[in-house]
Amino acid sequence: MEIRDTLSSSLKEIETREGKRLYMFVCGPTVQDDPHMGHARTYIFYDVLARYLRYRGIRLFYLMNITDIEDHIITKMKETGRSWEDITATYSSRFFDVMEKLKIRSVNYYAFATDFIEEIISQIKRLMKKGYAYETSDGVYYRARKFKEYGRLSKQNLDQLMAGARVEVNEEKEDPLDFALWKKKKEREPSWQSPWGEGRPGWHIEDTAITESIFGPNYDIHGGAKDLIFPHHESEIAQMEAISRKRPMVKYWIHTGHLNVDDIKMSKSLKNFVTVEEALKNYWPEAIRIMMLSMKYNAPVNFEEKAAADAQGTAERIAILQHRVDDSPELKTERAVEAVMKIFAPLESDMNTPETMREIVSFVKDSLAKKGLTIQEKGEIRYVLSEVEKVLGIVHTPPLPERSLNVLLELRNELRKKGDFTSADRIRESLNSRGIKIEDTAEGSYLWW
RNA sequence: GGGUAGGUGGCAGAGUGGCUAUGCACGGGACUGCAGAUCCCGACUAUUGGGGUUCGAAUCCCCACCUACCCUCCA
Repeated sequence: MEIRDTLSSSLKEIETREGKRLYMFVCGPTVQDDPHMGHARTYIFYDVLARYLRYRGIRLFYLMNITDIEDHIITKMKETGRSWEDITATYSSRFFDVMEKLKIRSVNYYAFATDFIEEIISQIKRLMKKGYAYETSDGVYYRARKFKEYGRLSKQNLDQLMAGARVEVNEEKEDPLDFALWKKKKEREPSWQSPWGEGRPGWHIEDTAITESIFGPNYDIHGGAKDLIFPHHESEIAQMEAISRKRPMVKYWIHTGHLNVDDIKMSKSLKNFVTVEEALKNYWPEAIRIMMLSMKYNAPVNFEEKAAADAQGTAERIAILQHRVDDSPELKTERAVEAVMKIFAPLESDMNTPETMREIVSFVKDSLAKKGLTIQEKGEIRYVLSEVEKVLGIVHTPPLPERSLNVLLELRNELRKKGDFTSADRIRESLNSRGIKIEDTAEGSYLWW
């Protein structure tokens, strides 16, 4: 399959290592606030990428870092008076909770930055030895211009870049472009021992220390959202390649587009942050996944009520189809396999999930239109939906209704037969208020949510 | 100022040289006690502007205009 690589800005065929192995690293969150829809957008895409690569038989190791020490966390400490441990424990557990709710379970290992302090220090030492780093009164910095490829990933001309309104307070730095590898401790900040005194790591070095420890100096896919290209990923390349001299650090750089809210960039200053928990109050996880997958991964996604409601409708239609066929065992026939291939084919060209969604919607529509499905047809549809679920995670399966609910449903049907619609409607309303929908069909009624 | 990605019907959004997606919204109908959901039929029928290449362009090339994002912490 082909994927667009940011560094070469061209499509590249994905090649695996020996034994069909592939190493992927994706930049995780800084655990200092509730996960928002931007996180959902990014991590849903990489989840589907990981699922699809594995579906194709690739033995993927998917690694994600968790930034648990960083300026924002310190700001949060000062604002709230809470301890570092308290903040990072709270928000990392919320992050994992949200990932689980969104059916993102493809990550093999979450690496917390502070578990890699030794490796970080080792990398900084090596950079100093090679002349890429220098110490000042407040930290250790990387000599960006010494690495001649700096700017290649983001296609930035370093001198033009300088024209931007770059506010630099630090007079000790040799060049405003230089970035921190180690920050020396200030009053009441969490800190670790190092050859440069107590302090904490810079942001960019966390990731290269983690990936070097787990994957070595070279690996295959590095993902993240677009805003990380500069300076974060640019600096990662500078660090790792300066240390190892083994190029390229990664073979495929993938960057996802942002999430806008009502066409406006989501930002703290505009107070238009939508958390995942808020969105989940109104929409199924499957609907959120569908919404994200309805646009190409590198384009911006707009989160607005209409788009979300559309996605919810699609998710419900898939769920209705699933309900119609779940009394038959899966049946893998040639016809079913062909249908699956048709659905996944667009993923081969740069993960064209919108096209795949279109194929699914059209498959679901055709299947719903068929009256009186045979056992075989049901089994085939079930097989297709199950494959779709494996890769995309968009088939909503309602939990089995409790006995008491079924009793209510039967009672309502009896009331309907008798013509007591007032009481029947009261039951429907009561169930609706609990988020449970009643589906009256020609073959009878059932509950779902 | 530099960079990246784009400009497709009322809206959202695919399609990379010929067969003009799909969804939502809209009109009519079926089913239903009703509502919702589902299904059927229908109408509208687009490719930012201007040049060029071609038998033929939304699709390739050039110019112009416009938009979003990045260059500052950010998924």
